[in-house]
Amino acid sequence: MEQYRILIVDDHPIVREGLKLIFETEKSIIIEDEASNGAEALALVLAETNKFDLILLDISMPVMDGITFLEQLKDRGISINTMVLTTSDDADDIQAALQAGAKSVLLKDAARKEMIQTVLRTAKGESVLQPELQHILQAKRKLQQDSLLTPKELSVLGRIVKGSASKEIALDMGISERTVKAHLSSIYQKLDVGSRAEAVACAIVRKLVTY
Amino acid sequence: MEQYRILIVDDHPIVREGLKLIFETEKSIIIEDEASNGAEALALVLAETNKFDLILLDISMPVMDGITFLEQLKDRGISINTMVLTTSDDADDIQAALQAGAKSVLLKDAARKEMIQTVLRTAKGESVLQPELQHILQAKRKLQQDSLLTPKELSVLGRIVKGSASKEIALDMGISERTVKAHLSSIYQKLDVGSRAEAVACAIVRKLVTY
DNA sequence: AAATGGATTGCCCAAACGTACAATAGATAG
DNA sequence: CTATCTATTGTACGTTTGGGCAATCCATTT
Repeated sequence: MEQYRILIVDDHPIVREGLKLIFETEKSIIIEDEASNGAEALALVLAETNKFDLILLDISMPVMDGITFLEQLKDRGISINTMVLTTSDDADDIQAALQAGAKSVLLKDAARKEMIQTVLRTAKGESVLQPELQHILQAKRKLQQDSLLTPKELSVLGRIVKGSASKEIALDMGISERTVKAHLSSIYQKLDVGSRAEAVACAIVRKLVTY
Repeated sequence: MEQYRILIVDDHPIVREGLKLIFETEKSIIIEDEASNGAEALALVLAETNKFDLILLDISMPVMDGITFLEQLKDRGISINTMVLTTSDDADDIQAALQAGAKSVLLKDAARKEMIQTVLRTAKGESVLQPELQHILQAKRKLQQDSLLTPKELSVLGRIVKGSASKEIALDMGISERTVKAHLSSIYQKLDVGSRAEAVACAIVRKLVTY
């Protein structure tokens, strides 16, 4: 029987212990090593590139988070199957993980059996994504498309959130005040609002702007 | 040696397993039972009120979250030592937990030793709060005091966030438009902003309004 | 080449906004 | 009791906002 060597990366000792316990029964899974953040994990991987068949990692961690770790792997051209374990069903997190190169994403509250299944399939190179998470991603894409703002509109919106007046924004962006207002009207229509105040609330809640 | 019977409440199997493993070495701690959400836990507690010396629970859980569970206990006049385990160091969560009656609060990334210590001390009736968390709470109180808005001002601010005009707010609240503007001026001064748009951004980021 | 559609801009205007000056009434402090 | 402070409101004024109408320019389509 084939065996898969796994690296566990999570800052919570509880989670690491729990994962070990869960995989104890599965003889084809070997917890080869563990790390408490992305930096430690990167050091382990760099020390011996072919040591692991799968990296099981958390997203939020001190020092270096999971997304940054995945990006580092990509930047260095290291190709290892990676599976992200996350608590949140936040579409942004999931999308960021996949974008950064995660093969699979699994919610931490998944059942023992599903977790083992996903680990094995991902270790073999398969990409696994819970139907639940797929729906969340779809919903997000839909939401974003419905309210898709052009780069200029986003730029204007960002300045609105910071409290700039139309005239200031015009000067800032090198366009006329009337054009700023035109962009604003378009933004209002797309976000289904009728004033700067509402637009700001909408922008922050929908995370259309970085704050 | 005295022994403490503990109820573990967490929706993640991993965490439950991890906790079991951690407390395995400590013979004075007995994992008497476990539940995957507040509702299950409540049923267990109601079935036999004096079964547990300590309830170790997570905040975010499906069906019934930790805060609601604590409030239920309080409403029913049930007094059991409770210890909240949380991932987030969000001041709101911590405050809500303590407000709802949690004896102790501990971050999930605490070391094994600290976790055992905290469990034992809380089971004895002591209240434990990490210095780290105390600082977070202090910082929050300070922030809130610095920008303390009166009830009427908060009411106005809430309507501003929803996009209401001054005239509408005046009608809504049964005061004159001029008074609304006076409140607004005061809000601007306290939040150090100069327009509705900025005020909305500030209010949402500082969580001065429920959205 | 002609047409269609989007982006940009100007002019204009009513409404809303933010604020200064000031008056009134109620509460609190001395 | 008097004085001070706070909350409320009125009048007024300049600025900003949101949007209607229309001209211009540029790119894509036909």
